[in-house]
Amino acid sequence: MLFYNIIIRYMESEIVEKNESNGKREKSTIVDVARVAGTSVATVSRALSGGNYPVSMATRKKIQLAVETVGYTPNLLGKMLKTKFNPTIGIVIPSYQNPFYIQLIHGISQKAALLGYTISTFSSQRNVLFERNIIKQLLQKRIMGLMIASVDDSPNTLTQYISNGGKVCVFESNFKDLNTFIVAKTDMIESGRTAMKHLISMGHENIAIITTPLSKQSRSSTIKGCRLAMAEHNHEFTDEDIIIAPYEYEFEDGLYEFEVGQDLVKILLERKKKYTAILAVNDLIACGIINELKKMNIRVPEDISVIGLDDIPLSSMISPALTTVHMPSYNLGQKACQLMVDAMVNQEETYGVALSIRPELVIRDSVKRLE
Amino acid sequence: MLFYNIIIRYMESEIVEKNESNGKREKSTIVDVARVAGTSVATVSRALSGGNYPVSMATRKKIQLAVETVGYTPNLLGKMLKTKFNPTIGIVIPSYQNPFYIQLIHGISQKAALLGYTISTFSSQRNVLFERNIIKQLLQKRIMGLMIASVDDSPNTLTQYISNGGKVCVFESNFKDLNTFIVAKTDMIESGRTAMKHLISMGHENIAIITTPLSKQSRSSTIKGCRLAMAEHNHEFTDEDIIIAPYEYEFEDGLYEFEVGQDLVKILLERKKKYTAILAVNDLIACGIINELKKMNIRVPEDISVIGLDDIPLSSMISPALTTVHMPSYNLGQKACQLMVDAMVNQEETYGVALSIRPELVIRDSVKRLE
DNA sequence: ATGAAAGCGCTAACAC
DNA sequence: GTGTTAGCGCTTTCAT
Repeated sequence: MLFYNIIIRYMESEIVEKNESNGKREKSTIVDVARVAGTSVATVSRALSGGNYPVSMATRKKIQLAVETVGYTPNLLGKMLKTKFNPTIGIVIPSYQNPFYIQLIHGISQKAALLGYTISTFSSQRNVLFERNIIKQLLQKRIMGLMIASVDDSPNTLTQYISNGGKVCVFESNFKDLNTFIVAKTDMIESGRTAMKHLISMGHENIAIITTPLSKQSRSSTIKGCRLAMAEHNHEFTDEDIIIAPYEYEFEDGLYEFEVGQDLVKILLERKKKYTAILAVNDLIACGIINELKKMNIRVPEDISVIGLDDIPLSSMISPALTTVHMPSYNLGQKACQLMVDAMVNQEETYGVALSIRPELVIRDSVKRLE
Repeated sequence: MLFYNIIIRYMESEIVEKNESNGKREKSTIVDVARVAGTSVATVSRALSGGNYPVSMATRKKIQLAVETVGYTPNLLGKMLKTKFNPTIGIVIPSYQNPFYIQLIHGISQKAALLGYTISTFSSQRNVLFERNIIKQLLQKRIMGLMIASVDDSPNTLTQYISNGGKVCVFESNFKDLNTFIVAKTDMIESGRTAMKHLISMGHENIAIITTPLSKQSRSSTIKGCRLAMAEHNHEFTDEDIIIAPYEYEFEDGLYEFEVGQDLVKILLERKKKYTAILAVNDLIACGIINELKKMNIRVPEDISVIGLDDIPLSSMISPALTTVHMPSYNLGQKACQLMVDAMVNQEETYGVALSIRPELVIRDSVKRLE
């Protein structure tokens, strides 16, 4: 009898005409469901998405059936407009080429899925204007959670985002971090120090650093860490020992840093001072260095040792496999995402939450112990 | 006098209370702008987002000023709900680890930006359930354009998406492509053939193929192309010459295929038949092969030649630099995006639009000419 | 446990 | 050129 009723209702409903009439099929709405189920829209809403508002089992069943017969897909746009809540997190990274960010996204996405949030990722392609535009778009879509590795020199866009009610988590930035951000960074000072200490512990004293420009905060932190390690061991270390690339640029193919390594190691070898080890501020540079040394028939690590920073997949693929410092980006992403969601639900202001992840040394084959 | 008027209006408006009152700042809406500008909401809408509907210059100015004083940010949710149009394209790829997809995204995003569309990318992590869930989410957000490299064995989710009014462009799939999709693929048969022909033209006859399982359509197409080339030159080629990995798996770090190369080349060398060249179905496998050969002190290309397929950045970083076949994924992304947007604006059904991009041989140092 | 109705912010007839 | 108004699909008081 109940079943009969439903059949009747189904036949009565306009669903057929609705889906086949004027070419442009209309998607069915909560109203259609209500009509077919023979309830009010309010009840449908409560049954379908209301938290634990009481709806009788009988009506729940009817509604479920109605949903299927009319082929209902909820329209999140309506819901968001009404509730003023958008459970999605925008992620902005400078480039998809960098494995560090990829791992980061991976960590975030795992956690977000667990918490019922959706992520939406964008690449600024290291373009400040693009970055600002992406953030504007997020704001317009009322995506109020933003996790970003910023290439902007000014925090203005972000503070504006926050003053519009958004929450932001910063992974990387060139500006001074404000205490309205969640700051989640790997400890670059510590990672530079770790790498340097390893070289020292392997008996090296004459160490050169090869780096891209120090304009980025993370770069200078790394160098600071290196200096620290040298000082701790009373080894001499001057600006002379740092070779800095003259320019910064992002190739589409992500080869820029590799080439920096290739170019700068040549310059290094022409110096009068003889080094036994090279520290590269990231793995891609280190790989470029090793590649170039090979071409020159200089053996790694027999003739010279090389250590990197990052631990990208490539590092274990080359030979000799690169000794480096692992950045736990996956972990960082997970933890940061949790903080983000917390901030989004308890709408209170976030004051200088900081998350710092310690790097780990991974020993492979590119550093030799000196006698 | 005009200026004075505006000041007055500004002071009269509730904007101040609105932004400072009950903690939760209310975002200003088109209504606020209209009030401050002293016009109707319709006019504001027309001035701000209406195409070329006539609005006098004077009111335009007033509105612009009002926008700034109230700090108005349009709410796209409202707009989309009303217009039933969401100018964003969802992109779903199996993994962020694969440079091919990254380039593809890059191409899409460039074109999309040009056309005023936003892209939103997701990784299915080669998980069918994730993939389906992402598509469901897109539907709920009324994102009616989807560009996907699918890992699903069934096209059901996609056809359902289409029957809900969505447009889909398929880059890769294991199912038979329906003529309701835009199909944009690189010509895998041609690429396999190109690689093989190069080896043949360099004097090789005894060629082995190393590959991951052939379950994926693209893989078997590649092999088909290889066979074709051998047949064209009347060279013998049997299933014996193909070494297939026993399993398929995606590591988080994207190292799976590299390891396949390492493992399978060992098996290859134990065979009685002696090969002068190896064709790897992708570059990552080829890099693994070269890496392993080096460990065994077998020289590439002097002792054995290796050719890959894809042209990923890594290929030019290793030594010897890998000879391979370039997949114009950036290009493919651009063209496909254009087709996608076309499909989204002219809402007519898309019937079997197909886009096939021809690969190009890239000669580097891993193939030797045989005397 | 259910329903009626008032909007969320926006656009698009339809009037003038 | 401008204004009025009726929704888009949904949630959520406030009744009952």
